[in-house]
Amino acid sequence: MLTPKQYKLLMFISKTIKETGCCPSFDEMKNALGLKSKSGIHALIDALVERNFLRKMPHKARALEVLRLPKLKPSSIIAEEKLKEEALFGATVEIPLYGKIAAGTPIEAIANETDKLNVPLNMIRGGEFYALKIEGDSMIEAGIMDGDTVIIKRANTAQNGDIAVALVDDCEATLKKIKKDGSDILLIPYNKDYETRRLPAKRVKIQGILSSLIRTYH
Amino acid sequence: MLTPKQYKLLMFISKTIKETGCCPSFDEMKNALGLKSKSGIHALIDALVERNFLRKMPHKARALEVLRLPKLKPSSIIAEEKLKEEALFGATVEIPLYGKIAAGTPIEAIANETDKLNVPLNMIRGGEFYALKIEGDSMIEAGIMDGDTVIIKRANTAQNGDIAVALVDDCEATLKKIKKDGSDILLIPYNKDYETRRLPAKRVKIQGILSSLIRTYH
DNA sequence: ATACAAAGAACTAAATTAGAACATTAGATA
DNA sequence: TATCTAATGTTCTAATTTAGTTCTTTGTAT
Repeated sequence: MLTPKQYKLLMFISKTIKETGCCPSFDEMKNALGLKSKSGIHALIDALVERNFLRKMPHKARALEVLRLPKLKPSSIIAEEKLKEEALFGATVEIPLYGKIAAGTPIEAIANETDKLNVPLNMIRGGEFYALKIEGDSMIEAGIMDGDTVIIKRANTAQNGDIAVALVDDCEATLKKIKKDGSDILLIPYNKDYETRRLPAKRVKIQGILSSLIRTYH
Repeated sequence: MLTPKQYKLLMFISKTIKETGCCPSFDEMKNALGLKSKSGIHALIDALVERNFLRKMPHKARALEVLRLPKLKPSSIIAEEKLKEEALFGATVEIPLYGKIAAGTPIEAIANETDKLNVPLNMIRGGEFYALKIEGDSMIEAGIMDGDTVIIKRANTAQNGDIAVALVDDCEATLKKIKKDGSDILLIPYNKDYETRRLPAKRVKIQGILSSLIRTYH
């Protein structure tokens, strides 16, 4: 079969012919492979001719013909197999654990992939998920305690009543019950000691919906 | 029939070509089989050529072609794959989900294996575990809500302050904070509306300690 | 001991890259 | 038709990297 360079060149030739109807010149191939001299292209083409992937007419310009291509497994199938393999693992799936929420920094800013959390696959079906550590007690009456790990489904919008991660003024992330009120959004804590905040919708970005919760004792 | 090594190598070559379009080099094959020297690869390839599974262009780089694949796997390969599969599943472990707790029946009595719960291995290390559904709100101030799933580590005794599954009079199972007081045991709810129960130790059997909690929204 | 798989080293060959010179072709021009 | 020219393909040399081959040694199991 082929060396990586040979493969790359063959694919470039095939693709160019398909797209433009015209065979690329040696210089174009040279540039496509990032080379500074076209003598190498000649060698590669000879190798491809020898292996019966190309036919050429000597001394004719742009006169290459692709005889065959290596039969690749369709990338969709490769992806599927990879998924299946993961599904085996996958009884659990790794999701990013972005750190603590309730004060300070927006989630994207913390998104430097601190930790990973393994969660059962069935907890995170149908969407993109991430995890956060809860800090503080503003949701304590919803059974969300300081130190709990919550699993958040990434989303840009929330329904009334959802508990969601809200980013205020692009700088403060918080987990609260969401309620829309006209052009305002209410961020409702689950703790009598805290007050509901009313903010213009434009100052609030939803970053995800509370999907599940994991707590570990001891 | 091929030897396990030959089979593995042939499959690796075939897979690589199908996925990348390029033939692997001796070094890559060496690594794929976990060998430290590529001289062995040479022998394996010769054997595969001799058996008409491969064709090669001598002294050419990455110039192998798969002619056919064996219909039968060596049995040692089959055994190996089975082991691997089991190990992968093992990332999660199934534990029994015994049903609801807070009222009524002792856990052993319900132990007719209703459901199974998949949990990540790391949540249940070092012991025997089972899961329960929480019914009622007697632990609500501990963040344990109606409908939550708790994972219990099987145990016969509890430390003061542990939240544990207690079986009273061999008939009523409940999840409460445990405190020993002389020959009595206190079952302390986390809800002001409920009262602490004081029972002689002999009427209470500990069935496990709260280990973690999982809650799913929506 | 014998056989064999694996490791390691030494050696050879091929692939890749670059640079420059040279050859061929197809069209344009005189 | 002959010539010129621009575009393109071909060769050669040479250095470097990568890859294949072969042989010797080592360890292990029969």
